[in-house]
Amino acid sequence: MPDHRVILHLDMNAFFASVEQQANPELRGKAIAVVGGGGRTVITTSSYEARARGVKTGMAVWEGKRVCPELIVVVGDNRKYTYTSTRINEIFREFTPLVEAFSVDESWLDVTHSLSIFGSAETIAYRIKARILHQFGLRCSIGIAPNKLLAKLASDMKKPDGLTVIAPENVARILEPMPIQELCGIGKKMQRHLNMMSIYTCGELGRCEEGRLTRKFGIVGRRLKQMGQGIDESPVIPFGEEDAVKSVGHSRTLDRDIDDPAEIRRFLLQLSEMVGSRARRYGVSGKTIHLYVRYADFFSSWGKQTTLKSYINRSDEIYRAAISILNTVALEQPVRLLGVSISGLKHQADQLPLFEDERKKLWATQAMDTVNQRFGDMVVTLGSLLPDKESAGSHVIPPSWRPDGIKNIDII
DNA sequence: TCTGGGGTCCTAGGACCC
DNA sequence: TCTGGGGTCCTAGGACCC
Repeated sequence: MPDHRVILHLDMNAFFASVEQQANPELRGKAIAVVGGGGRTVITTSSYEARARGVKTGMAVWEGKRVCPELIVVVGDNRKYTYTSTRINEIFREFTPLVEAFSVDESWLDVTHSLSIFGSAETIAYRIKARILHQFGLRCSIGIAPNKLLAKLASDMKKPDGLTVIAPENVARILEPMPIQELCGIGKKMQRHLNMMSIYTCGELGRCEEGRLTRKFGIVGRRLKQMGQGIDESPVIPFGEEDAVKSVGHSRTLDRDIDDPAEIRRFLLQLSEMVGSRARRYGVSGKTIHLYVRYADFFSSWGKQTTLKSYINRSDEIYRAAISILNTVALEQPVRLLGVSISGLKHQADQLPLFEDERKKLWATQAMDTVNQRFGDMVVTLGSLLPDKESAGSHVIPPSWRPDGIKNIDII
């Protein structure tokens, strides 16, 4: 038994693009980009062939084609990715029950107690790589380290198809010259702030006097110093033991900017239905409704929220709350993006309402949900909804996605 | 012809209550 | 005359992650 934890972080390489290349042999070896389905979509993932030509995540499609004219654009199909991800996570659990999915294509494994069975962490890593390649034709990068922070750092150090070990005795040497922005949790703004304090490397961050960091960043300062030192005690949290979901939301960039109030309301109704049906599927109700609007100029936006007296999850109730927020605002520009979300969630079994018309609404909702769960979302919708012309695969998979689909919520 | 979508956590200030 | 403090809930906004 080692005197430290042994954590693997596993990162599927160009996951969506690789899955598409496996599904369609004609795409293999070619520059491809996976995109969402909307009219103003960006590149979600691209194959390594495309990356070599300068294609980057987040680029508009036209931009990707400009830098790489032979780029093949594929509309993503989330069912493929979630199916594959679920199967891959099942492989992980053959090696340890302590598997935490960070996103659809990244997981941590705590194999501390598996070493006596399988040998070394490297052995486990190679066996996992071989299984994933054999079963799915996919490659991954794996980092091995004494904690999650360092394992993730390690898996990033060699791509694609990498295997990187950060042994406890090498932590200080590896971190000393490592740029701070390589650490998961230090983004652009934090990097800029730290750089202004003349802190560029993890070595410098780890040596920084804690008071200097806490005076500037508050409680986060303490954590920053630890990160610079490669300290991370956070446990690998296995399936079913995550915190319950805290909010459910949908937003959509419209194909064109709109300022027609009726059109805006129709879109809000559609978003409310998406939010409501998912909340009901999770068996949660919420009392705070958020509305988010981004204007045509892209940079100006606002969000407003309202907290109700009771918990709701019916689509028409969510819609009504969103509209009441909208009515408090005079729109300044045409609208580019609309978002609706619900928070302040609690798990709630359906109770039969007291009044006849409320009972009818509940039954209608349940009948609609049943059909939609069987045949896919938005087959049956409220009367005034626009037809949803976007494919089932057009949505990007949220980071909170779990292989069982739902985070620690009982399905009724 | 620019720039997606789904989340989490943290902070700050005001209202309100005891 | 002078004027509390802690806790909780709420809104708004920012940073970060994939």
